[in-house]
Amino acid sequence: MVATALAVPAQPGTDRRRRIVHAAASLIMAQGYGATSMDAVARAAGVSKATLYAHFGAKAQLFMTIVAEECARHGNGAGAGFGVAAVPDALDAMGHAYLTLLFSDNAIAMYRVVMAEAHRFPELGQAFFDAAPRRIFARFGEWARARQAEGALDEAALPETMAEHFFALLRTSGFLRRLMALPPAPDGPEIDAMVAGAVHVFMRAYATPRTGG
Amino acid sequence: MVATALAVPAQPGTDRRRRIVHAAASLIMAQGYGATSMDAVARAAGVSKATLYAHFGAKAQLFMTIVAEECARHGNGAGAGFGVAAVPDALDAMGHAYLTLLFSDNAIAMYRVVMAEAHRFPELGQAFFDAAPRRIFARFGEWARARQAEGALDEAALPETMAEHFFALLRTSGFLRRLMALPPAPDGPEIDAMVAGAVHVFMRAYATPRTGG
DNA sequence: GTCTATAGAAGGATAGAC
DNA sequence: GTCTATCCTTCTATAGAC
Repeated sequence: MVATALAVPAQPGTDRRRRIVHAAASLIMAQGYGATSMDAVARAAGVSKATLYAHFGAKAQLFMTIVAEECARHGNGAGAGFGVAAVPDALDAMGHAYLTLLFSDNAIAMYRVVMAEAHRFPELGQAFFDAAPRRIFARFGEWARARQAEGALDEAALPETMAEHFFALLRTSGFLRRLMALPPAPDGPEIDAMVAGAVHVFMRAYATPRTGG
Repeated sequence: MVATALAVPAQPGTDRRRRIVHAAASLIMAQGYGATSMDAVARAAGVSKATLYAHFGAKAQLFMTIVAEECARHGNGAGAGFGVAAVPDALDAMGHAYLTLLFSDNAIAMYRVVMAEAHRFPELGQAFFDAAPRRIFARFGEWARARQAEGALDEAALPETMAEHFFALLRTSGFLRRLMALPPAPDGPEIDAMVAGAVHVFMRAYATPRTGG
């Protein structure tokens, strides 16, 4: 997934560090934190255990690093659909972007791991929530506020509430099923239907007669 | 929580078995499956480890027993609000029942544990999903179908879709925050607001002019 | 059925050489 | 910075006495 080759060799340790993080991320997202041994990480990264500890000091610190890096990647993927003009089209684009991200193997694995370890690493849940869902909700809230100013969305509603409801409508039981590892994972047509349903309900609840689309 | 005293003493081993299950459930829901040792379970239950293995054979089997018993308890708490006549009042009652259950410490702990271990115990996720969310959705679907027949809910919509949307609207980010152990846990007034918002959106999407309330 | 004691394996972390 | 080899702890599961 992540490129390990660089034009410039840089510090020899930098490449090793990346290999460690990548290997540890794969293992922890696949097996969970507790089930992943530092032995296994060292083996998968092709380094010795002592090197692991030279870089990260402890298993918990390596774990926190991984979550922080994944959070940064997910937070960046939150910006699709905001340029579309018509309200239903924009909702459709944002819904697809959100569900595609949310149902990805990486995102589901992150949710699972963070939920499982949140109370053993208290700052972890907050960091993940602020980096991923909260950022997406905030951007939607700004978008909704602008549409309210145009008269396209009900001005009596709070943008934050509309954001909550839109994304909640997308997290149907398909999200629960995915978190519980129940097959089948939602495919393209099913995601289309989920998005269409959410947009339909949202429009009925919050669109005005002047709404475009 | 669970009564341990019975009028009839029954077999002496039955009481020990209950003590074991109760102790193991508390520990596993508090710390997770991997972090709970059989030593700790034995200590908390006041029995020896050998007794544990005499009853359950292996840690995994004890775990499956606990999940099955919790599922049964949660499935039974799914029937509130169906007797109320007016549609918005019924939705309000069902919403409160659902969120009160969903935000309880036991339910959150169960979601967390099942999600964390679902891919190591494949039948676990299915059992939990069928016993808890699926049963609740099905009952709501029946209720919605009856209201459609009365002309109180849009007959163009599928009852299953309405169930998905109603409960999804209740699982706002408060549910995510709770799963990630982020304080504060939603209190009474906040739950009232969540339910009111969900009912409002649902009514706008699916109510007909003939809807009572 | 229940206990004490222990086997056997695995994991996190470190010492010391290079 | 990196490796090999190892210590110490903790875990699951069992053997054998009562």
